[in-house]
Amino acid sequence: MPARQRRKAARPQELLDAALALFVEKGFAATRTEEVAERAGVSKGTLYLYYPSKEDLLKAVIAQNISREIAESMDRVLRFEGSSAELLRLMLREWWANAGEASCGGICRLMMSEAGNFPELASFYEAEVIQPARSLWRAVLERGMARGEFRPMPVESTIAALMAPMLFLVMQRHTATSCPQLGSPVDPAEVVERVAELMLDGLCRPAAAPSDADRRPA
Amino acid sequence: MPARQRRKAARPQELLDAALALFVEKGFAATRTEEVAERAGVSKGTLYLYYPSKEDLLKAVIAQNISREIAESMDRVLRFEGSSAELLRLMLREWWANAGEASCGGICRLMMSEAGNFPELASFYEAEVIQPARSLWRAVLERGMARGEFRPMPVESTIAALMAPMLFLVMQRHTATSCPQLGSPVDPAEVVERVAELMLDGLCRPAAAPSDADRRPA
Amino acid sequence: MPARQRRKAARPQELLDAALALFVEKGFAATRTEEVAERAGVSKGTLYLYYPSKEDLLKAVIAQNISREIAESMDRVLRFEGSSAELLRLMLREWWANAGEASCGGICRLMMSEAGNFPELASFYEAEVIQPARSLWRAVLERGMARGEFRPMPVESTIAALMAPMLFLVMQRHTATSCPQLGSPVDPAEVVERVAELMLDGLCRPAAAPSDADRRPA
Amino acid sequence: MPARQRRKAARPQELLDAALALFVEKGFAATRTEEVAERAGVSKGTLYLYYPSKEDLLKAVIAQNISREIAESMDRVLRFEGSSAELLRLMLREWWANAGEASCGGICRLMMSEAGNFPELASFYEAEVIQPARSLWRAVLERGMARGEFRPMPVESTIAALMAPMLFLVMQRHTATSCPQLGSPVDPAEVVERVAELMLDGLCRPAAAPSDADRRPA
DNA sequence: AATGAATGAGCATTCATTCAT
DNA sequence: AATGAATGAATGCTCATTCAT
Repeated sequence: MPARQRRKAARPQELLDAALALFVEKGFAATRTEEVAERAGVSKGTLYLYYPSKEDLLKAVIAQNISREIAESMDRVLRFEGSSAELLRLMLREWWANAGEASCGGICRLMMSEAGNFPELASFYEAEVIQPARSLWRAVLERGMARGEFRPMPVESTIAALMAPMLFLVMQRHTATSCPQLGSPVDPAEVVERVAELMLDGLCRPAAAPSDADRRPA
Repeated sequence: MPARQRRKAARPQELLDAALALFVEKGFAATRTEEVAERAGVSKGTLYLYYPSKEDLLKAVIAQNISREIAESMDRVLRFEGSSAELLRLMLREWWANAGEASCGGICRLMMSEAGNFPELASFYEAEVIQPARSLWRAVLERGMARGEFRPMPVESTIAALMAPMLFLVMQRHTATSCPQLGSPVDPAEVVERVAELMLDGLCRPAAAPSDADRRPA
Repeated sequence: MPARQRRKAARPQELLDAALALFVEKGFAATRTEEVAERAGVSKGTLYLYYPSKEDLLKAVIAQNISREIAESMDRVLRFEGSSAELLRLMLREWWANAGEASCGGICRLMMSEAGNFPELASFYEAEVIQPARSLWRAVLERGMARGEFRPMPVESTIAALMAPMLFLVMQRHTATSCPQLGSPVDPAEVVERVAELMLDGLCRPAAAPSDADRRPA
Repeated sequence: MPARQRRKAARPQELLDAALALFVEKGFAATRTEEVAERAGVSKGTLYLYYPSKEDLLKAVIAQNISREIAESMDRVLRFEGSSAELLRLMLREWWANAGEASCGGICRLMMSEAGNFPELASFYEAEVIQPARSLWRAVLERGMARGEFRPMPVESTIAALMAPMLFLVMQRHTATSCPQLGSPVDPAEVVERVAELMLDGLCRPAAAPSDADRRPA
């Protein structure tokens, strides 16, 4: 494969990466297409060869990063074999490690900001990301209840209660990149642990005696 | 007082209200100053009679809707006399009722989106909103520990764990206005209750036996 | 006459003075009507009570300062009784002292800059200022020739040769007010003397011998 | 070289020409950037591809038309070999032919009008135009004195006395383009000759007979 | 007569998008 | 495929002018 071909094949991805970074850093409106092209090492015109408009570029950015990171990283979780408390703790950590560390936080923030202007995108996001994520959490909670590890609970509101802090942390992390003042004063990974700890207390059966064993495993 | 004067006195507020609504609905960049003026029932020029630039308008919007709502609505909480668990539950509800129902969610979203482009604004927000809010939560947690109601805990990360879901819900609520797809499938008020329930389990001392009393007040 | 009346009577002049100062200092386009009003101690609206537009204000400014200063100050000159050389030297000094020291330089600059945009004004200026001034110089030159003091000469081009440096100095002086860099490095009054000296040499008959009398009057 | 490239290479000059013509004709403030672009045969946006702002455009206009014309056209003069009187007469004619016929008059008028609003520009002009021009005249006067052709004289004020009429004529010429009323009633070239004639009488040693020695004692 | 709040046409500037090369 | 010069619609902001009080 000649170099030219290799370059060409890589172009769309390079453009998406550049766009993701800039959209997340400066917001959609404040990012100029020329900047995106420049960062991807091509000219302005080339960008339009691959994506017909700035809005379409945003759609592609979201579409790609959505399916890839979230769904895939969560998949592993389902093959888990330990206690449901452990599983849930793992999920929270995974979420942070994958969604948080990578671009997903920026995507969330983008969606939060731009969804109103791109309803079509919002629907896509809802179907491709929100729904799958909710299903995943639902599976975990139901597994916990089925195995008698979790108390009976209102599932949907619990899902929301679990996702909310994680989504916020993940957004905050990416805001902090371009605006340190708004970052968390404590390490977000610690906050994730704290959320897990607090939530699990409420989720788990009081357990005969001091079930703290699985609540705070060394 | 002549009608002219009455109009003039009301103008700044009318403009702020219009700006708040539009900034929150469409984002800062996507809102045209002319729209703001139109919505306030004045002409483009009049807007500039009161606020020297679009950015200053944003600052004024934030300054007004922030310090007021948060600080004041939280104030009530401090005079509370019941158990710390009840106090915390009250705070969560208050936050939702005040910050959530009103404009604050939109402001949060705005800050999340625009902070990177307006560092000065971000600092202002951090000092005027984030810090006070954190102090308030800190006071509650310390009250709970001092009275032996809450277990010892890492305070700062707990604050973050409590604020995160609330901030997300509040942002989500306002996103949902312009984009129903991204709204919560369950009533956010219920999610607040669920967060309270789950968190309190983790915060409170196991309590002799059935501490369920304050966990699920009829 | 009540105070109110007195104020009212003085208004037009106060406005003209303020306008002259600002037009001359900043140029016509760069001067805002509000500034003029403010400087005159009235409100913006009041200005329009007296002058229907900014352009009309400029016309009034020019019209007033034109007739007043130039014509009148030159008038004195005609009653002069000494030698024509002395008369011409006096005229140059008068011009500088009156036109130069006062506002006339600014008016010249204004006309030079704005004439193209206000042809009507230019005609007025030509008729009211340029023509009379030229007539005055013509009278002096002809007096000098008639009395045998000046050599025969092409009158019109001599007039232009005399007026040109004076007009430039007078404009320069007013430019220097707002822009010291463009001022003359030597005292303009000295330059006027030097112009007089040089020109008179060319104007006067070689005069057998003692023409020095009127060239350097004690 | 492809046509596109040829166009691009020519653009800056085309834009400067258009800007010069319009600024000179209508003044800086009264000229719209769109007009400049239109006159250069491009769109509004293209102008900003080459010059980042209207003010920068003005700077470029001045920078280009100034140093070039003045310095270069005057250069020829220095290689002159005849009498100093002839040299001075030549300079005056050159000035008129070059500075006068070309754009310089308009630039002078522009500077006179706008200098106050662009101090930085004024300094540039002073250093690049005024100073060099003065140096040139100084060189001529000193040559004349050194060769015994000119009488001893106060050099600086003489320079000013020589430049003043020339600058005025040159400005007037360009005013006349857009406003014939203010033009000179006699051909400016004739006025230049007359200025030369008058001034030279004052500059040159009386030569032949009449003992001027006592007329201007050192 | 005087005010100053309100207006809106006008203009500099930006930037997504196009297209000749 | 790739470029980057060119475009022009869009928008923030200004300021001469109006008019209700």
